[in-house]
Amino acid sequence: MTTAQAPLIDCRRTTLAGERCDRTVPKHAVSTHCSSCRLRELCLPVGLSGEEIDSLDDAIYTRRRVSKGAQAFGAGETLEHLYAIRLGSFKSSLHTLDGREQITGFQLPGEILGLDGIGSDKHRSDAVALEDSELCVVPYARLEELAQRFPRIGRNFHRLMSREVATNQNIMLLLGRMSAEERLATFLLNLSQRWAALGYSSHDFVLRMSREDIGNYLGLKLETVSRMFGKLADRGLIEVKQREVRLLDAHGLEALVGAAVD
Amino acid sequence: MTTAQAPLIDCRRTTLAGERCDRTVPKHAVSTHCSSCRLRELCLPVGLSGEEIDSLDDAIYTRRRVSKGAQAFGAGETLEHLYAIRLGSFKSSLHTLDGREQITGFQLPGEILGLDGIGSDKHRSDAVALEDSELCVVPYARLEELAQRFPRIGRNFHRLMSREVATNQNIMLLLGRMSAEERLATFLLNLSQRWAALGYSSHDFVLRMSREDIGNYLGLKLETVSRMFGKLADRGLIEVKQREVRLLDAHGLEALVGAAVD
DNA sequence: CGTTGCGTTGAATAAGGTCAAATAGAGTGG
DNA sequence: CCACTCTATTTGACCTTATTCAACGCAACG
Repeated sequence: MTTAQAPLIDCRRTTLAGERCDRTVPKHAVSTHCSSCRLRELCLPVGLSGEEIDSLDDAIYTRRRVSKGAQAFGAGETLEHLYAIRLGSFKSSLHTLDGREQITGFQLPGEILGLDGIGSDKHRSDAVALEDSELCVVPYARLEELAQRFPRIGRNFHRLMSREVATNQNIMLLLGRMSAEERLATFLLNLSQRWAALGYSSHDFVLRMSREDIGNYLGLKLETVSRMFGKLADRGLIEVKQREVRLLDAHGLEALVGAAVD
Repeated sequence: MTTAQAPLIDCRRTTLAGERCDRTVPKHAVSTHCSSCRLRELCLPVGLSGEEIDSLDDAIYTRRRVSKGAQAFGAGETLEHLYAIRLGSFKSSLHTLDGREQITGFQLPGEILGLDGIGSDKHRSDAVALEDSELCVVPYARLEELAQRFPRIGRNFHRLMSREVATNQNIMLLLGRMSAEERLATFLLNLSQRWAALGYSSHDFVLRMSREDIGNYLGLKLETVSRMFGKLADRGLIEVKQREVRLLDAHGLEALVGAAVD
């Protein structure tokens, strides 16, 4: 075939609701200060104001670029900082002694990397950028001090950690109890919700990760992932073109899943 | 056969190393105050002393008995307290809308129940006692205050939460990448280590949970669990009699697993 | 001594994995 | 613009593992 097909998602289009679907969060939208960052209400500073947020801004003075495929940190390194994603996306993964890998999560802007290493003062996972990305460097010792000084910062941090626990429990449920089809559907709905929370379209998005990464995360082989994409498409629930995904029938997907998505 | 076989584990025996294998933690060994509790260094008060531990003792003034099969709390309930296990053991599980269950963990003395609910101010899981048990009730608001006032209490709490994240990631790895046999071996090694940390034998212990619960936790059916017990026993790695387990070759089990156990 | 709950075992089946080959794009250099 | 390469993805045929269904054994208990 020589017909150049139109992309499933037009990245220049802006919908009625002002949704955007660029492959990266537009840089100009993310200020270099928490106080004016558009991710403020999704990130560490949720609900903070005045002195609190100024102190946080004061502590988080470094930004760091990580290019596609590079590590933000690797397992075994001493944990000095946590990282908030300003821009881009990451995968976090665990490695076994015998070389197997398990991706434990994909992180989007506003999410925090490194929480799992606090208990051992060392990072236990690798964090690899799925695209050129940018991080806010949060010196952990400073964060502890702030949590000490400002009750709300401490509270936020506890909620954040607890949600991380909850998210991981949901994945345990997915891995332990769901069929391949349900896993993929759950995964897509979860991504949809998270992009929507960031102000992007909930139906149309671009997968930042390969089929292999998806499979690894969902406890499946890439071939199975590919087949399940096909199956969901055949049922008219989604449309897929390479890494571009359109959810045609989110309710249908939810019905198929029969479980909580987040 | 009419021969009454001797139990695999003699619960009255005390080994050279002073190991004990009673079915329950002996009550007299657990004081009603953190300061003198023998679980102190495994529980919330790790490393605390003086004023810190006194404040904690002051906050944790209630104890609660939960009999076998009863809930410490259920999903959906408002989170007012966390619970430290003084005595006994629990299973925590998540339920889907369509009635499936996933056990997310088994908790032993010194471990904390309820951390996953902090992010939503509600319990997300059910915590059910596997045997008659006893809890220390930790009012969450008080704990927040203490974390505020005493840096080390805050730090301890963060480490605790982070370890919970880490543990769950390890289970994700187990569910996503391991065969049935590896899952069971990993499970047994993990229990072994945890009992050992509590001062009990690392080779001999009594499973507090049914085959079905084990299967649910490991993402397997109870029949598969049973078969895998048989397989490990055939290989001479373990000895099983009902719920009594003896690890005959821990190194063999570790070799089989090829992954971190905790 | 029968009932009941839990655990084991066997045979058939299904879901997903494995292996291999085909296809599609993206990127490169002519 | 085209040929070429490299990688990611899809698809098909076959195989392995764990599940399902069913029967049976065992121990505890009224």
